[in-house]
Amino acid sequence: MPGGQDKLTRTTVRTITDLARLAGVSPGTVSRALAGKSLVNARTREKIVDLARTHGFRPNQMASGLRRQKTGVIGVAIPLGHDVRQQISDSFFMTLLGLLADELTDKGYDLMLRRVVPDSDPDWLDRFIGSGMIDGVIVIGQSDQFDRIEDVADGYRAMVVWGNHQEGQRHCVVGTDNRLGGRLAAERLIAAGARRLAFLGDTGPMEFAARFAGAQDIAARMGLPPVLALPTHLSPDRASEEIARHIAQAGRAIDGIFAATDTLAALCLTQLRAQGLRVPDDVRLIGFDDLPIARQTIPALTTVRQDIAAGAHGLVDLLLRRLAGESTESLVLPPELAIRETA
Amino acid sequence: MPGGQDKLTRTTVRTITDLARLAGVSPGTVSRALAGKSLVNARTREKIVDLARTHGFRPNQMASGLRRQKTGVIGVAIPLGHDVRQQISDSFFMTLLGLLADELTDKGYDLMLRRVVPDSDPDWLDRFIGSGMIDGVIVIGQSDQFDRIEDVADGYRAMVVWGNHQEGQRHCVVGTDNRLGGRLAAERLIAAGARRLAFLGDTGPMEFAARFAGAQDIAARMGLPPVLALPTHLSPDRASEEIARHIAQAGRAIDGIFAATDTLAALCLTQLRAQGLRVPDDVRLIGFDDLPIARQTIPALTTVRQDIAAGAHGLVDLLLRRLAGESTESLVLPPELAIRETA
DNA sequence: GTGAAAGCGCTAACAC
DNA sequence: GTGTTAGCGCTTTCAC
Repeated sequence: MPGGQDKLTRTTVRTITDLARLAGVSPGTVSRALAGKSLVNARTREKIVDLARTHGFRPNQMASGLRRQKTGVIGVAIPLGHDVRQQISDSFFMTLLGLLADELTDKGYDLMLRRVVPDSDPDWLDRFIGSGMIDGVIVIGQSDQFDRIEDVADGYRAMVVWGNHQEGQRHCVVGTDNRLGGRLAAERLIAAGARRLAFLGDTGPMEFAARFAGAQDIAARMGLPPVLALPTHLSPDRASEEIARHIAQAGRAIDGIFAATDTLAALCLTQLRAQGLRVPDDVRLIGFDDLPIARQTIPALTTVRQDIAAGAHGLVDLLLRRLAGESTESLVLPPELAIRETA
Repeated sequence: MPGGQDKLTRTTVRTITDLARLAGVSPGTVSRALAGKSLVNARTREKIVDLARTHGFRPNQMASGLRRQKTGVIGVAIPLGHDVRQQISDSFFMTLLGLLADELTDKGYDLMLRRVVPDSDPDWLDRFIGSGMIDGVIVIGQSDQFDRIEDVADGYRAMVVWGNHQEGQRHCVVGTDNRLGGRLAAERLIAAGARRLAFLGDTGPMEFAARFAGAQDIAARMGLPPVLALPTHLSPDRASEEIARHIAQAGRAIDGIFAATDTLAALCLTQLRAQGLRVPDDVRLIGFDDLPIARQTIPALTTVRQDIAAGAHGLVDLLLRRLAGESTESLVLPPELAIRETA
């Protein structure tokens, strides 16, 4: 191979201008050729594309983004309000995140993940949006940030939130009908023979509050005593202790437990067993989410299924529509009972 | 409030230049003031910072990144080689991802997540690196991409990989000593009375292959028959079927099962039970990872613990050092036996 | 301590 | 079809 050519081949080509020089055309043409957009002579294009490949050149997305005023990146924020630690490792959110990554990749977007602690950074949402790094944002879980999200929603359209839907809210939300889910759960517990119901989990977060409220609806309608709230944290270690205490105290006074999540339900199952209560004979138990673990407990967990895949799809679909200028309604997904062995 | 001032207050300030105009200084000064770096008159700085706050201004990170040739973003790639689906929802990787997000946030970096399917995009790593969007990359899991990662490692230093360490490899890796973990597992099974061992899971991925090899080491050393490989997929549904079949076929010919992950072990436990085999009396069982589920099965799962938090910390620490120009050794973490009830 | 000016790498008018 | 030019919003010399 002649020296000159060899040297050319070895030239590092970092910019579109380098490539243009090699191809003997102008940077503009290279840009057009690589973008595959406007008309470029087929031969020229081929030559440029070839050259780009052999040199492993890819256009700098930062520069392109700056110029075009769009980044090709969607931000995904997970606010950790109620229960700072552990929430991000919560299986449900993690599964949703995985599916979101899939959906966004499919649509040609990258995903920028940001875990935020609103208490120590009240400005989290504006900062994320204002960073200039993202074309839109998906917020996973309203946590205790409902109002802050509402505030932002008026001035920023490229946002969709996973969470609970509230009459008249201004931000676009995708989520399960938690209240209905709560009703289904309570109905199932009652159908399985329970009369004195309890709700296991923190009722602070809106989603959980709605699940709790749904259960109360049914208890009231059936003339049963109000559902007892048994608050816990979300982190497995603390929750286990708290559940043990709850069962020790309230144990025989209740015969049906609606756990806010499957994770909590699984923990609860272990504790019930440890304290000699049989499930479902002494106590009926129902979870929420229908995570893989629900099939793996013994006895297998009856639960209220959320369609996570549909949720992820909906979040991305709505966001892209909003980016395209459409205005969109919120999407409320129906929960579904998955009846197994615990209720 | 006088009209003029009102108008000023309402002016949208999107750029540093807008802000400069308001403050009556030059863009350069605003930049300096906001960056908090070089010397700016305290009064001027205060005024600028105030103005920025009241107008909710934040500098555009794309522009800043372009100019400074660094983005403040670390890419996290999850290659899905062996078993395309489900791997991203694999609890272990997800937990690691959550912890990585924490660590990176702490260090002031953002995290860009990319799920890649090497089979359909052989160029995934170069593309990610060459995108200009990230300052460095963390690869979670070598999958079947060991060689490709090796190829890249020579020319790109800002990369750290979670995975298995191989003598003489060129890329910087953080991971558990899987072979040692395999040895611990086999030793434990044998100590619990097993003599005919099996390894449950795909032995294709390097991590798993090393675990398997570790178990073989011990079987050989103890003069036992070779460890039987019972391949499965990672997705719970397929795995369950496959496990059921394995047990039906090999069931009584083996008395100790080393599962490649806790998830598989939990599934296995269910199937063993379904087929009337008692654990640990008929069959001893040991998992790998020590995920939360290991404590929740009945009986609770004996397993080999990986220190995920240390892993996440190590990955970020090493990557930042490499970014700073240091050259770093790989980090091999010791696994630890968590003895519970299944072996 | 601050302003002016150049330019990061790319794209999109606008010429020709 | 292709080249030229003018920025996208920011940082950073270099003057003063």
